Amino acid sequence: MIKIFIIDDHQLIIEGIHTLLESEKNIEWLGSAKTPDDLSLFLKTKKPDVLLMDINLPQKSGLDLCKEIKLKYPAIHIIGLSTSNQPSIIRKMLDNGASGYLLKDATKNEIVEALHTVVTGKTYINFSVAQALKNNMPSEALPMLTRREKEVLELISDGLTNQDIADKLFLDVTTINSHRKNMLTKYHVNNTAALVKLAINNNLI
Amino acid sequence: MIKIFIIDDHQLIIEGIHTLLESEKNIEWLGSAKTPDDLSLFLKTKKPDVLLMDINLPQKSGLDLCKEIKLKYPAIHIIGLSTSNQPSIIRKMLDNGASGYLLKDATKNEIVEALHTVVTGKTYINFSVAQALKNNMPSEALPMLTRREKEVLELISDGLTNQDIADKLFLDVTTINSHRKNMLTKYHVNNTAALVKLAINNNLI
DNA sequence: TATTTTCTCCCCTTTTAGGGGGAATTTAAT
DNA sequence: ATTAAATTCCCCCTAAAAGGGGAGAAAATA
Repeated sequence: MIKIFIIDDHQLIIEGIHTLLESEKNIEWLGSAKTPDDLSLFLKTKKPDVLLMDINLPQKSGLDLCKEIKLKYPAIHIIGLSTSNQPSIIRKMLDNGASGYLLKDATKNEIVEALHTVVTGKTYINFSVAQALKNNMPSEALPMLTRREKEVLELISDGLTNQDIADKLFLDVTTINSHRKNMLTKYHVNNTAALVKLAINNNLI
Repeated sequence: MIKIFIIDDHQLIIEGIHTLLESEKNIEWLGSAKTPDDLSLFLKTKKPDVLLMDINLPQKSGLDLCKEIKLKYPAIHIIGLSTSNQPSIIRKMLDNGASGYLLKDATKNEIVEALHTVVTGKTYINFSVAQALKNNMPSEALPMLTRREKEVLELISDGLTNQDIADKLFLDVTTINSHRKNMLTKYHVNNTAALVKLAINNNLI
């Protein structure tokens, strides 16, 4: 009996997967959570074998959450769920301890297969994810924003100047300018307008 | 018996909703499509009462698809499905003939209720969608970009400077600057970063 | 522990954008 | 035909960003 739990902010996905797996033998539905807090609360009392985790949670990055959970409960196998197949994120997710990755275009059979695979300690990624990873080994992968860079970029995209941001974060204006310049360099764009567009279109902010 | 059909590129959503509604009386599952072409093919032979439509299809905008379907088959009631509640898109969807709108955080009960509502000719939007629409009435009053402004703004968001754009469009650099400043004024933002963000988030470019 | 990344702050100069006006000509709409 | 809107170009000036460096401290990672 594989005990599974799911965290996803979309009720429809939760109920969908629930009913989808209801008919499956050897799979026990422990429940679901819509927020990281609900998940933490649940894990205090019960431990699933597999945790299905949407990585696009509004409250917290799935990457961070995955790392946290694996740190506290290494025995839990985590499978990432996502609509978009961004190779850089998938890689980070696996680096952070995830045992598998499923796109939401996965079929019921793929999910069941994934569940059975990861409980044996193996890693499962479905075909389209594997494709995405192959087609994107080193090159096209966008670098990640650091925590501070993301914070700064969000304020930039809100229209704040370097000085405004410096005041807000209690930092020197030269520091903000450094972050801005670093971001321009690492994404190979030559001004903030292009940076904001790139960041939004790639869900970096 | 309400005959329903669904178009969504995510297999998981399709199967989820399918199993979710399987137990429901008075609802007949006609099938599903993952592309607009598949949908068109299906509609040649059978007509559902309600069409659940993911508006974030990779091949075609849900907005356009909705308009097309309603033009060809006015009797079909369309319910938009989406993860994000962007008021501007929801409004356009309803303008294009959709009878309802559901976020993917909807519960099973909300879906069933929506189905029963739209077949009577009424419009159904769930609570969180309604909230989003309410909190965003003034945003509908967002001024439109003129043809030239849109052209300029797209080049701005690609990282071009005023001079670059002037060269590209065979205009004086002061002209580009005028357009830029006009846009900043009409959208009440104080720099291009904020302008680009606003434009992308409201599908102006 | 050792090493790398991130974060912080500093110098400098040039380029670009932003803020304040104004005004003529084309294009669309009433 | 008369508005109204859009497009084009011009002046002034200041503030801000971009581009080129460098460097020490803190934090994360191996």
